[in-house]
Amino acid sequence: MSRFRPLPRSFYRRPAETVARDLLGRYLVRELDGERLVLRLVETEAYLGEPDRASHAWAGRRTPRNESLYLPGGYAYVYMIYGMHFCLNAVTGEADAGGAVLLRAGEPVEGEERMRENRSWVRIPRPGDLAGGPGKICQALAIGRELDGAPLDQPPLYIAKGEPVAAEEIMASPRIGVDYAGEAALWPLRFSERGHPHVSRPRPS
DNA sequence: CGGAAGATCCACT
DNA sequence: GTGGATCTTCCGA
Repeated sequence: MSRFRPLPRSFYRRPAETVARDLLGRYLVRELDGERLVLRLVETEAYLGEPDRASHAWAGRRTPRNESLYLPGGYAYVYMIYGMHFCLNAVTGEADAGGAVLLRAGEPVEGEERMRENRSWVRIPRPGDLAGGPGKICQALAIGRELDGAPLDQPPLYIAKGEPVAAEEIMASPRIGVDYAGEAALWPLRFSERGHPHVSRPRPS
């Protein structure tokens, strides 16, 4: 019996902000070639769907790229950004609502060697450089578009129970890289474990 | 069909 | 803190 037990899909059928906070401290598990790679999540961002200009589902936008964003909560939404990197989201709420949580940073718990191999072409001066960023998570865990739409309660990719982070230890700050989103760029929907060294840059103030 | 933008990362100063 | 890499995706004409 594994120490890592998947969260049920009902976990995700709540508002994105609620899920984003609740995902801190949980375990992101990736099974790869019979090996298990595990990150403890320390940073997330909520995207609210249609009313959120920073969301890919803003104004109900629907394209081949973001189709899985309209699945019910509990599935992965993986997309390519800047032509180079992938980002992993957990879809939240009801089907067709477009809510999601971007997984931004984690600390290695198991399989760190393999994660370093998966990012071996780059220098990793500080521990937090291994999976301290949404693109880095996908590199470390070898997550690509083939996992877009995959359920998050079973292998090869799932999020497992773990001690959630206490409310007092959660910092809320504006989301990163969404300056184009007008007023929504100021909404405090980025959540991180206070002072944790693996949180991505820029550090929340 | 072309232009422009983008939920980022990395090396360097 | 800054700038360049790099190319898919989307929207307007």
